This record gives sequence, structure tokens and C-alpha cells, in this order.
Amino acid sequence: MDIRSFLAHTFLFHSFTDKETDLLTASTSLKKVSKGEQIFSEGLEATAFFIVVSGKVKIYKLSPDGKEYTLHIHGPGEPVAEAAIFDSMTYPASCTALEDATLVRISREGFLDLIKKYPELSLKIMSGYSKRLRQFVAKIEELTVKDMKSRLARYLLENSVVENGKTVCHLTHSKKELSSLLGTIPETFSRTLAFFKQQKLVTENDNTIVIPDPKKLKLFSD
Amino acid sequence: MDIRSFLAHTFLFHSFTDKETDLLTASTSLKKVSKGEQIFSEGLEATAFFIVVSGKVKIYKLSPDGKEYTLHIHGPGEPVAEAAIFDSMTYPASCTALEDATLVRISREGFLDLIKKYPELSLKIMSGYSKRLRQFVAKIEELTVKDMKSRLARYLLENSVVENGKTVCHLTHSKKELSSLLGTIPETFSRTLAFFKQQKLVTENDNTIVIPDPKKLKLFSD
DNA sequence: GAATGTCCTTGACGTAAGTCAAGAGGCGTG
DNA sequence: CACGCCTCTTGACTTACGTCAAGGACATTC
Repeated sequence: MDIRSFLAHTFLFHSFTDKETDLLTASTSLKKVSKGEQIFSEGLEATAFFIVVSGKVKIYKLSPDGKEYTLHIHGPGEPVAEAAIFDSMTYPASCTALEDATLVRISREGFLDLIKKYPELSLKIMSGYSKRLRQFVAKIEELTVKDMKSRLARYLLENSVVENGKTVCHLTHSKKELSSLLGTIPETFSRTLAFFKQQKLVTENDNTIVIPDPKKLKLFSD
Repeated sequence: MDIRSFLAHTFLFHSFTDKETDLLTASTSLKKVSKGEQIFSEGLEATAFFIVVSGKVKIYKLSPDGKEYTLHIHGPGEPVAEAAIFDSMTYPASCTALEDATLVRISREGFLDLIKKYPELSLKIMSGYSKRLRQFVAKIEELTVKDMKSRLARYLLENSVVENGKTVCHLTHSKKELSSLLGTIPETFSRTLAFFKQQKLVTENDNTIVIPDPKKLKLFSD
């Protein structure tokens, strides 16, 4: 596994020069985790941040009564907890592996030394940073649209691709995970998808949703 | 109005040296807006960001059917749209003045020139940046806790202060604004507050909520 | 092959909260 | 003062969605 070339292709560092990437790589290590394993916990000192190489991890918070709220699911290429590195000290949420996963660990200390030494990196990183902010804005927008039909329709359309002239959405998460991502529970998710099927707005086989008429489905995504 | 000393006290720049603050001030100007006036609109080129000096502005997005969703209300001292500056180009949301307001305008160009020239500023700014991220996380957490009693109880407790041995919460926004901030409508807000009053958990006069027993109210904030 | 477990689906039910509608109180303007 | 306008409140109604419960499909293990 070549950490260096992997980092060069992440959106956070893709504009780094070769030399810059080399220097960054020096502060990294590989971390392999098994399904369900804790990667970091809310409140602990943030000694490093991560980028997912393979597998999936979820960022979540626990409410006082122990319920779990998924904030994000991160897959390959996505940085995790980089925000905590510039911060005073601690992770703002917890993270576990949804499946066996490999991550690049980037040490806080090495990272901070690097951008102190090569300040031009900051702008490149800031730009990546602000992209993350946009994601949060989108997430908030998503949650504020409270109707499940809207949220699901929007999700399907945003994650669809055209294949052989057909608009399809490959479900890359389990439906249970998807439910959590969309801010609901499996039952409601299932019912909403069933509604779309019954209305002939979508058909499903083998975890792929076919959308015969995207414009029709779009009517629900308001 | 002394922009320079104002900037020196904002959380984004408070760790700047005097000289740094002077340089920053050179790229700024004052902007006065009347209630309801547009400050910037979603999608437009981001030529500047702002810091609120006085008054209040709201950041919002419009859904396709024209409904307005408040993302934030920013008061004195808070930066607005700084995220857009590092970004490709455009404002991710719109902003209007909730009341007559004064803002410091910081030009994109001048700002970027400055941190290129004095790169050590980046770290200081990044730290401020990540604080904003935390706010978004908190907002998401807030929205994901879907019960209004919880959200209102939490809001009251988080914004309460102890005065003369009493725990009180001064409502600094109108109840209509508060509703939007808490992700609901005035009717529901009113009913929920009425419920708390009826349960003797709070009393209200003159836009100040008195919380006789915070622990009791806290039971609702889960 | 029976048993156990997980994921997904479907049904019945309850409830929080949005919609619609009406009215009270405050405030500024003609 | 009367009138319109806005904020806030309250009531009646409706609905989306979460909870509880049951059952089917499928894989894994003994």
C-alpha cells in the first residue's frame, strides 16, 4: 500500500506538489481496523486525523439516552476529523468502522510542523476545509427538508448516474445505513421506497434503483 | 467607528498582532444596511466577507417552493460568509439584515494577498474556521434531536444565565425568529413554551424566561 | 437440516407537530 | 380615532413518522 500516491489523490491534498506530498507522507502511518472497532471517541485528545483508504467509517454522536445519531458515513478518499487538528484539542464526535477498513493516520504534530514550514500549503488546505463546510450546509439543508419523500427523492436523484440511457442509482450503503444517513429509521425508509415503487416512479433490483422518469421523481424532491 | 480595534476583538482575528491587524484593516470598509436589505445572495460571486458590528443578519436558503430556512442568525462580533472566500467563487447561502445593521466588509482580494504575504496568519484563521465547523456540527445535532420540547429546553438552558440567584434566559430574538432557529413554526413554538409554563417549569415576563428549577427542565432536554 | 441471527418488509397504532383558521394585543400611519 | 399591519396565541383538524410487533428471505453455525 503506497500512502504517498494515495494522499496525492485525495481532494484535500491533490494540489500538493510531489515534494510537499513526500513531506506529508513522512508524518503518516497506516491504520487497519475491524468492523465495529473504535477509531476515536468524542472528547478525547485529537492526536491525529485520518483519511479513509478502504472500507467505511461512521461519525456519530450519542445523545444522553444512548441513542446514536449518524452525522456522516465516510468512504474511500474522504478525510475524517481533520477539523479537530486545528482545534484546541479534542474530537467533536466519535468514529467507528462500519466494516473492515484501512485508514491513513496523519499525526497532528507532524502535520502542524509541515504547514508551519510550508505556509503556502495552508491556502490549499483551507480550500479543502471550506468544501467540508459546504457539506455541512448541505446536510443541514437536507435535514431541514423534513419530508421523507423529498429527502429520499433528492438522495436518489443526486446519487444517480445514466447507464445505457437509463437513470439508475446504485445503493452503496445498506438500507439500514441509508436510513440513518437520511435521518430516519429502516421501517420508514422501506415504506417510502415502497411508495415510490407502487407509484411506478422507481424499480429496484439487486440494490440498484432504476428511475424511468427522473422529472416525475423530481416533483417529490421539493 | 474604529474598524481596526473592532477587528482586534473578533474571535477570528483576536490573536493577530497589532501590525497584522493594521494590514488587515487596510482591506476593509464599513457597510451599513437597513432592515430587510440584502447583503449578498446565494450563488453570486463572493467578493468579500463580513463581520457584524451591530444589528443582526440572517443566513438563509430558499427551497424551490420559496420557503425560507434560517441557517444562522449572526449578531455583533460574528463573521459572515468567510467560508466563501477560500472557495471557488460563490456565496453558499443568502444574507439579509434582520434589523438595521453595520458590518465590516473585508475584500476577498486584499484578504488573500495578506495571508499569502503573512502565512502564519493561516493557522490562526484555520483555528477560527474549525470553530465554525463545530457550530455546524452542533446545529446538525440540534436538528437531529427532533422533539420540540427537547430542543426548546436545550436552547433555554444553553442560553441562560444566573442573575440574583435565579436562572434566566433573555430572549434576544423575536419568537418568530426563534421558531425558525429551532427549526419549527411560531405556532408550535408558542405551544411548547405554553406547555412549559403550564407545568410551572418556566415563567415569562418581558421577553425573559425564568427557570426556577433548571434540573427539572433539563429532564426534557434529552 | 434445524437453529440462530441479521436485514428487510409490512401492518396496526399513537403522537408530535404542521396546516388552517380565528382572534387578541400592540404599534405606527393616515 | 380608526384602520391596517404584524406578532403572538389558541383551537380544531390532519398527517407524517416513530414505535411495537410479526413475519419472510437469506446466510452462518452447529
